[in-house]
Amino acid sequence: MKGRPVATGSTPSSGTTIYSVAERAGVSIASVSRVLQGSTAVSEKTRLRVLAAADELKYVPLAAARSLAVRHHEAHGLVLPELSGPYYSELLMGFESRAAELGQSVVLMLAEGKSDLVRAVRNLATRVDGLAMLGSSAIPDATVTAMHGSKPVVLIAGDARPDIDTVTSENTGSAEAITSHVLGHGRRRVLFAGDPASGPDVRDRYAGFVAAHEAAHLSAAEPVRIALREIDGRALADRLLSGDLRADALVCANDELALAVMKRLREGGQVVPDDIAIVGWDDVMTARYVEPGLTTVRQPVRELGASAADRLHQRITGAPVGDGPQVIPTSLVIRSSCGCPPEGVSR
Amino acid sequence: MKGRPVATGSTPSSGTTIYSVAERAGVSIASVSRVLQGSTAVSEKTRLRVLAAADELKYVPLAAARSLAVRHHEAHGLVLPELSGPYYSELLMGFESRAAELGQSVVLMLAEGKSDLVRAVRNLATRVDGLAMLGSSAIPDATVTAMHGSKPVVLIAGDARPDIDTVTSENTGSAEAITSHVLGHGRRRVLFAGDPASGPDVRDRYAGFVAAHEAAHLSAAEPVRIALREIDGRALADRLLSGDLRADALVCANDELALAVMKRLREGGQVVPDDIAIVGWDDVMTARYVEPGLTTVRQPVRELGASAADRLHQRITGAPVGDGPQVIPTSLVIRSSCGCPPEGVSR
DNA sequence: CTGTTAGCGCATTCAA
DNA sequence: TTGAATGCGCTAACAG
Repeated sequence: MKGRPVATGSTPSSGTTIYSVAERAGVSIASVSRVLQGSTAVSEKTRLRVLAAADELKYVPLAAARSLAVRHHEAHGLVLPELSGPYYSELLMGFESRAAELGQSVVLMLAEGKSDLVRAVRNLATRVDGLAMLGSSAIPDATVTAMHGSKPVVLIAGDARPDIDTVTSENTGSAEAITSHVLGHGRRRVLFAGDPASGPDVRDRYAGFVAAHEAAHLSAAEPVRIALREIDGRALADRLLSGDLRADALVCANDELALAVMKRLREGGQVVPDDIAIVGWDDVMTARYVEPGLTTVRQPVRELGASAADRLHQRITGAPVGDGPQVIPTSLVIRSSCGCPPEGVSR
Repeated sequence: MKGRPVATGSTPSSGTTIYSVAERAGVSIASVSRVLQGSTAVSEKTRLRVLAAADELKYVPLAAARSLAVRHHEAHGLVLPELSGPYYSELLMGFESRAAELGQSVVLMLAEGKSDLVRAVRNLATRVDGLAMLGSSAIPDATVTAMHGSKPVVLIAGDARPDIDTVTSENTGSAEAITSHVLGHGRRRVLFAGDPASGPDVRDRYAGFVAAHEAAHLSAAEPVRIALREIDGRALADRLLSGDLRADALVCANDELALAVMKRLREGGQVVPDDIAIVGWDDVMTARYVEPGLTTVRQPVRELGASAADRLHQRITGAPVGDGPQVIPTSLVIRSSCGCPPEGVSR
């Protein structure tokens, strides 16, 4: 026989269980559960009594106990490489916001610094109903595959795989557009900065870069394979300055890189865009503060995050889910680093 | 009598319980639990059998079940206002990183958009062992107080309260230093932009602003009470431009504001720092890209987050904890927006 | 409409 | 050293 826990009237607000409120309301725990779940009909009288008791005791069901009983967690897992720059933050905000609307908690995990990612993710999986992961070299496919099958998984900005849900923002088309724009300014020695192997995003952007050249019957240069951080940008600028690399335009895989290159180049006496045009990707805050304003591609990152949460929830609940990979459109933000005349209102 | 769950050999990797591995290893669930917890001594033989079985089945204990049994969650809760700008992201990275080192998951909640924050936080509390919250107007004291007593709580960048653990970065002293620096350039009509009522951070910075004036036997102006976003900065610049407000120096409560003001002012024909000096707070990326470089205060935000996680864990585990509020030092970053000559190397 | 009861999966005491 | 049994707090049948 199950011993009913002692009703500890001493503990302030914690330690109050369903038994406490049941006792306080003079009903069974089943009734308490009922009114709180709103499942079965309950007499208005007991309903009120329970509500009052629960309120006075500030009762909130223990998540773990509830999870164990209902066999799900009401939580979404999110795995991101890290959080520097506005991209991941925006993504996270969109994700958290939508998850909250859906009544789901979000437990976050950053890949950075984890020696055994697969183990960590597997552990995370034991406390959530599904996982959203960002596709990148920091979160290899193996990790995704390892989880797939045991819990719903949605891949953000990753490779479209027939077996896995994917939400991503448009890359190739925008990359082709921005590259064509640069080409339209008459630039002919244009370089792509970024490593296509670092992740699907960069790879697809380079693909667009190539496509734009093909459309113009030009041959695209090999990518300058570097990481997307400030330090890499400075190094690249130095190569340009020293003549080791030659170009009249630079399509960077993200703004951080573009900004760093631009700054160093100007310090080195080059003038942008006259000597060399530079464009980026992301439309970070700095992009509109620098001189000249950075031409770039804006992604609705927040929406991306929200979509991921949505999709994940659909998979978890078994709701009917849309077809193939979901891709969110991006938009070109033309400022003057590409060679266009400065706008009066740069915003 | 308790019915042993059927061993579902069908389900790929999920659905494997302690019963599965027990059966596979030919031992009782107690033994399985023992070797996995490393609690009691177990014969090397069964130990190996269990480990093998667990490995083959990729068994990971269900968090909820474990939590219920051990009566804690192995998870830290973190409540932040939102995530825009580098500040919160850095904080979050520091927090997550340290929490992970301590073997704790982190469940994140953003205050932004939550209509009933107290309810949301209370709910969050049911799935974590303790909460770290950022002190700000978005997360009022009432919220903190509501949780205090039921679970360990640490306040980040909040008011030092004798009853609550607090970790914060130094504000008043740095504010006094940067203000004195500006005063040292001979500026006499210096304004403080930011609302001291918006949170302890801004309040303390304004206090430092006042202190610097007092030290120089000057009287400090009332704060210009505005929010810290770009749009507010533009509005402030317009007031300066129109002559509605008059100043030869501006101490802004954060960089976003300072940057926005500076940009607008320059568009309006003013020259910084000649006509007006401007300094900020945070040292965001843009601060070193603009012309002139923004003089500001750098905070070790990441460390702040890590400290919060540490402190929280100490409280949860009942470890001996250091004395009063923990404050982390900041540093002045002098560039040229304050009136100092531009450095050759602005980094 | 309401109370009783059987698990959810795991850690842990108690015997053996 | 091991297995059987109990209970963590809660939901969901199942009887009344």
